Amino acid sequence: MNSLLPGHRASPEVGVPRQGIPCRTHCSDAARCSMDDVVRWSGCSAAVALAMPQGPLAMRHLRPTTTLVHEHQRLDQLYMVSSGCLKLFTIDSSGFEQVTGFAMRGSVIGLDAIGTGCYTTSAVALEDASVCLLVRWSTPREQSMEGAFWPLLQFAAARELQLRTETQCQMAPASAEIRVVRFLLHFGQRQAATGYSDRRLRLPMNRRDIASYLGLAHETVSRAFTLLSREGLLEVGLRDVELIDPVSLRHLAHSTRGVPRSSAGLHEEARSAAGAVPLAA
Amino acid sequence: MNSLLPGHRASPEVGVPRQGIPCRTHCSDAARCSMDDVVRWSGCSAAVALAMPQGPLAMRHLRPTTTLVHEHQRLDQLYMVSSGCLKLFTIDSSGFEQVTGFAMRGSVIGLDAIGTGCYTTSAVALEDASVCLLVRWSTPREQSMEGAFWPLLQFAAARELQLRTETQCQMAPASAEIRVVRFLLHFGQRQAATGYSDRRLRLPMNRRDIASYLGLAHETVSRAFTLLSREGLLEVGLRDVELIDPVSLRHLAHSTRGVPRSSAGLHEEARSAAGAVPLAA
DNA sequence: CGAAGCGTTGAGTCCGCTCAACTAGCGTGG
DNA sequence: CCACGCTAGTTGAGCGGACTCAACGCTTCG
Repeated sequence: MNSLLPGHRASPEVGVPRQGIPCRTHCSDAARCSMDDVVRWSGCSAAVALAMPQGPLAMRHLRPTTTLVHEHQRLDQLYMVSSGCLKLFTIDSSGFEQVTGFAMRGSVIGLDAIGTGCYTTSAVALEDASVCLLVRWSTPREQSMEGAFWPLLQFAAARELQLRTETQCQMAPASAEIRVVRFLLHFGQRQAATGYSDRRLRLPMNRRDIASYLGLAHETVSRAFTLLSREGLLEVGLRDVELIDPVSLRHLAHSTRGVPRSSAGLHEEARSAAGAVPLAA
Repeated sequence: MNSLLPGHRASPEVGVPRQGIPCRTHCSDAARCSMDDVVRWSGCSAAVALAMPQGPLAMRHLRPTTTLVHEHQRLDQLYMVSSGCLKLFTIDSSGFEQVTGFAMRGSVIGLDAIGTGCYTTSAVALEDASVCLLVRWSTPREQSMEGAFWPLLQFAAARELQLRTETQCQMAPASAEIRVVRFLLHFGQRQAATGYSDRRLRLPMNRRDIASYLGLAHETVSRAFTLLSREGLLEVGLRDVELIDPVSLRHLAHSTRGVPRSSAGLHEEARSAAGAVPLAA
């Protein structure tokens, strides 16, 4: 049951990575990255790349469990993830960790710190990862130089805000299985955006991280996995998940809260708008 | 029990506002706003105001239930709220409304649309409100003119991201009463930032909106209100809440999930950091 | 080998949702 | 004028799902 899925692209790397192994196969294509890469990964229009300073960016490679930035630390750099996956989290006043997201290729780390000047979330690598140094923020005199970065940063911030809204919408009112399904589908989309399969997922985080992110107990996440596996919708390994029946999964992810019995709680205008405009999957 | 709190600043306006009444007392100080106001409300440093175009900004007044922007609508304007409160929400695929936030003075509406070019949340006024038109986004040729706005927008986006992180942290793993308490404290802070009392809150949204925002049933929110009222921590009116015992409330908001029994789930480094740096209340 | 962490599974409890009924305020229209 | 409908808010009864606690297998690491 827990056997690794054969043919998975990342299968030779499955399992807890060792600190000693230098780099992983899928890191090789991100050993260096240019400004064009950054703009492309961000999803921004290529036009903004023209105004940006060219040349390769400084890179930083991260071993698993390496902390890139600390919560409450002074903002000095903005990073963009070029490979691997990082866990974003905060420590609440009672000492517990709350996972707030997972950063993958194209995610900018440090955007939330622009306001206060301090990072508000810690970022730690879940696997071998590499980030490129987008902007050095320490010296105010360079702020003029950064002018070309504004569109890119603003775009990244907008995308991040959109992601948060989506997260907020999908997590608040759903059962545990549905949250897990949505998480998997969404994570598959993001993984697909970096060139991997969107059906054979490699989960670099453990169950506890998923549970914290979804606001569930880790036992509940585990139970949801086995339940969905028994239903024939998933095939679950320790660090791999294959989406056996994506159609049913998507249907499950959309059908929540039972059926809307009446129009209570619906805005007529909003409802008509929702009916007219096809929702992005 | 449901009597209005005497002496509340907004008490003469309590109840469902009528469409016919022209403007409310607390709107008068925001009939017009300058770029200095905008920069100040945003919390940005005053230095950026110097580079901005001066002169009064175009304003738009909103009656209750007026929709400022529609989800999926083409981005054409960025607004900043100058008075009143707007509800931000999306309609999910099953037609239900999910409240994603409440915009008050200083909130920029439309930031999340910069990426895709379409608003991702609808914004509707919960009371008489006024917004100023920050940037017209429709014509790309003006993008150069908007250069001075970048720092302001980036700052606002960062603050919004921070707010979302906070929301995400505080909502995921807590009981209903604690969520309500946190919501009230946070809302009081934001209300205090606009010049009102942080102990006598006026809630422009109804219970259902709060419930949707917190991911609860509206009956549960109602029960939490009465419970906290019976405990002597709150005094609850229909649209008013007075925080009788802020100290206990804050204590309640912080003490969640019981006590951390062991160091399970704790990062030592992060824990020490959390211990060293005083958390923002 | 023992210790520690991850993942899974089971048993029991409790919190929050669902459904329902009731009150109060407001607007409409006979 | 009052009846009526609608919405918001509150309260109760019952149930189900998720958490808590516990135990166990497995792997990794010192």
